Amino acid sequence: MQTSAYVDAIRSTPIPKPANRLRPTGVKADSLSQSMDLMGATMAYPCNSEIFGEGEPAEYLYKVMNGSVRTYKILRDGRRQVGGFYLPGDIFGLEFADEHTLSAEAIADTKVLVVKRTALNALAGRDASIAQQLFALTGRELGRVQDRIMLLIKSAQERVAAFLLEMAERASGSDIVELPMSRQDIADYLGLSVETVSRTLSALETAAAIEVPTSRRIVLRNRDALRS
Amino acid sequence: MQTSAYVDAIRSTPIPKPANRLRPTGVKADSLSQSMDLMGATMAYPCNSEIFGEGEPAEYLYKVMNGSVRTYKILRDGRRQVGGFYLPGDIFGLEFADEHTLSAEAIADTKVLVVKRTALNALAGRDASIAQQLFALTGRELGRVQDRIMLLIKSAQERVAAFLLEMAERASGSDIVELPMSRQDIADYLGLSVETVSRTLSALETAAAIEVPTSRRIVLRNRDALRS
DNA sequence: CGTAACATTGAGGTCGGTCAACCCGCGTGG
DNA sequence: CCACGCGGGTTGACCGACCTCAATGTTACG
Repeated sequence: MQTSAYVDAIRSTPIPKPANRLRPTGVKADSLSQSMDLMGATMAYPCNSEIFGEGEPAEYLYKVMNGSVRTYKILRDGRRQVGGFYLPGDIFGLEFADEHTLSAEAIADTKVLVVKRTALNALAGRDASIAQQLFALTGRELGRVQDRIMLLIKSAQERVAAFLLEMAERASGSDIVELPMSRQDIADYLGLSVETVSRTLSALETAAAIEVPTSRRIVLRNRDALRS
Repeated sequence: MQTSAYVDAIRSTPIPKPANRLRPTGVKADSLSQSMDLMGATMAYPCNSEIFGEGEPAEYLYKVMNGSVRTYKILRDGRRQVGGFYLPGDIFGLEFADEHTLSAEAIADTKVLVVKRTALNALAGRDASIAQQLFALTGRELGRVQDRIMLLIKSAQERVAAFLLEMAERASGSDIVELPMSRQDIADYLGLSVETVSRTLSALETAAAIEVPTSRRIVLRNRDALRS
């Protein structure tokens, strides 16, 4: 029953690899996302406003309608680690504790769909495919986080290149990437300094792997070069 | 119902393995582990033998009876990233895809309990608390991985210190830590070189934070110093 | 014992962080 | 209209943490 949905979800979780969370998952095309559309209330957040804070009770699940969101955590030493970026269509706020372990802020003016976890829970009790998708979501999150670990042991060039490829995949799949976040955000995501991110982009540009017409727009010129 | 077990399980997930004494879960204490004991076949692996390989179908769930296990992945550039260490009582091999994304090897001569995922699935369909615990397991795994990300952006000293504290927690809680793994394993786990790990341990020793009577045995002398 | 694997220690190089200057686009107000 | 300030981005100079390479110690095991 719902319980076996657990293992089913694990089994049928499509593709452990990064970045296809925008695509239909194979199972009843994204009934979770659709259900959220029906159940949710949409809220607007201006740029740089907080959506939820670390330590607050995690009562809701969120889906980005437009704009972008970053999650982050401030470390004891004052440094900031950003946990991830969420683009339109992405779901965030899924927690394994009753409190949020990260804070979330709008990167730009953003509209977000908000669904009560209790409501979603109730729905999942009736519809196994919802439970499945919650699991799939978790599985993908786990995969993304594991990929990040692989990234963090690599060089600055590799991190930045991988980041660009990831964003290109997620945003459009095309070669033109519109970055919603600042250099500082990227740096805190990749565990680098702003200066290093900037320098690395410049280096990739002179190596003819990318073009940077404006600071927030990147054109991928040579994906193979980026992959290595 | 079972689905709300999802959230319940997540909520009541205690962080590390010393679960039972830390908190009453309200759930049948560790029924998952117990059920595995009943269902599983035990297998012996000599030191350095492979338990499963990256890319192999993930048919089983494993529980360490004695000895220790490391999971790891070989990167394209030849470097090795170890995903985690598993001590007696720990469960590993839980995957969100059909294939293992990591390889697993015995670090020492090791006995492992092996349970077919299909069997576990069937059981979970009948017993909600099993499903709950599978969820909890996933949640803990996610938490551990996220903690690792925070670690990887810190300095070598911080990584090594945090590693020692983690191992002390998991192994016994006492101040004497028996490390089952080599320096190379630790280095690949923390994203450092062997030499840096070694040097850092020496530095911590001269700083009177630890003692290193033999290379595989560490005595924590000053936990507060390690935490900073 | 003797060998090999593991561990430590030393010397030197490199990548990326820090600090600082500068540029650019934008909004505000004189 | 320009002056100014401000935030974000880029670039340069310098420095330190960590890696690499190499030598030396130490432990495990035949």
